[in-house]
Amino acid sequence: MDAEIASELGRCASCVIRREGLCGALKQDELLQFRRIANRRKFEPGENILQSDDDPDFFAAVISGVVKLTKVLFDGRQQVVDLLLPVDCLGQVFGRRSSYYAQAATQVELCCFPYSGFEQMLEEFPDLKHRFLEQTLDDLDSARDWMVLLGRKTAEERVASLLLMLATRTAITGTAHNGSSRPVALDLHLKRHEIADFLGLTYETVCRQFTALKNKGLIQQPSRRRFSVPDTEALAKAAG
Amino acid sequence: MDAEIASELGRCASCVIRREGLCGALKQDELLQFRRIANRRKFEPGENILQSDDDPDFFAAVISGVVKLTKVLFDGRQQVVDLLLPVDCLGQVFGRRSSYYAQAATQVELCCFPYSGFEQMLEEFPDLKHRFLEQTLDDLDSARDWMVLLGRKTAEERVASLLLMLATRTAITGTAHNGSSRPVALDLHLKRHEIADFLGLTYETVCRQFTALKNKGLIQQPSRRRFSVPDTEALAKAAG
DNA sequence: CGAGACATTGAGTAGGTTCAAAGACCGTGG
DNA sequence: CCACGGTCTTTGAACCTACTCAATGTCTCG
Repeated sequence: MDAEIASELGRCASCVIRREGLCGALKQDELLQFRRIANRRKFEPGENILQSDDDPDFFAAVISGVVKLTKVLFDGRQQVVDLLLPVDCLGQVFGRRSSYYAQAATQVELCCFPYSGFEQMLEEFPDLKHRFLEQTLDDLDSARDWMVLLGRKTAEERVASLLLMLATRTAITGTAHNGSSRPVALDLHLKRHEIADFLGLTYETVCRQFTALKNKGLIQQPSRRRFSVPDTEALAKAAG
Repeated sequence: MDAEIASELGRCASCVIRREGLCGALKQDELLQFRRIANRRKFEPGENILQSDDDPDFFAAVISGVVKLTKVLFDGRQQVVDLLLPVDCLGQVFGRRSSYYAQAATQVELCCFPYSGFEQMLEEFPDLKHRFLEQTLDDLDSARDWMVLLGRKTAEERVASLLLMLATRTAITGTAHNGSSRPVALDLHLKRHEIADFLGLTYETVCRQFTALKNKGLIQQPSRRRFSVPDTEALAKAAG
């Protein structure tokens, strides 16, 4: 019986969302129900996941890859309002209807839930709802941190902040986070232009700040999209 | 019996929070319980409500007045990350601990709940939790709208956006919101300096943009802190 | 290898900041 | 009631950071 459940759980058993995300809030039999309304979808870099005016027909969690959440002004000016990494969620709930665009920045795998089904599960499983609330509160906190960046930081501080944020969120290398700073390497999948839209700058300025940080020895850049941070603390200081 | 309850409900019966805020999610007997842990507090303009590093010992809802929620950089640069008007909430839940400062911008009356008691009520009354989730989602949406403003809008658009936001949120005059634009008057309680910290500008720039908008006829300014918007649509266009 | 997309660097410009001075408002006290 | 002081606001002039426009360089993929 247990084996049967385990096999039916299948890919859920080894999924990040189960380990660290929303699904972590579910008991095995709840997960089984939840799984029934879920289906995975893959997206190629640059592909649109949600358009502003779509009837947003699904809610989703990121399994792998990076999703840009952007807002657009009437004349085309863009602002990336969030970068979604694995475990993060995307989609509007409870009839909210602000206009976001979601776009795959890398190859992306999502676990998608039809809209109504997801809301129903939220009602049925209080722990799921609680987890969702916690994630939303975290999102709010980081949105506000970003407001400080956009409103008050210099170009160099912004770029440093982004690198720092990515370094702490996607620590690829053996980062034991022993308090002190240890070199961290990271792949930056975003184009300069996308970075600029996230930081409220132009891509030329982003470039210049990268070279500035390189010259100061705060980062190294083995290849165009690969960075390493020799001293996290120093970078944090440069980030404000 | 009903009369007894009603009298015990006292000021809750006529409170905004009950009508339009969190408490609207409660049944009468639940409200009675909730009320027991609540107490009202008043603050004078400029008074600190929460400091970053306080043990934040209460959660609160705004009954009247305006509260600034700000974040501060190491060297004193400030960013207002939210303006709390009546019905809005303030305070960290579930052990979150980002550093905000909350300051009364006007005379403020809050309904305060001790921290742990509030969390307990959230668990006990699912509708309350649901309402709280909805408010948090709304906060997230508006934080992201503000990110667009801070990252991509010009000084004039920012000022116009603020006025528009306040005009729609605190429609004082007989605004029947009949779709078309009707003149709206509003009291702007914030100092130029505070506005600047909300818009990511300096107060001098805010001043200049006010006069620019005045010259374009988009706003009138009978007194220093009183504004009126003759044509909301036009202002919206100027706000992007 | 060549074409296209992306990144880097340079030079000139502009929107917003900084520094500075003058003007308006408000409460207090003579 | 008016004068006074402090705070807040407005306006001006110089400056600077980041933007714009433009050219060159580099990666990638057919």
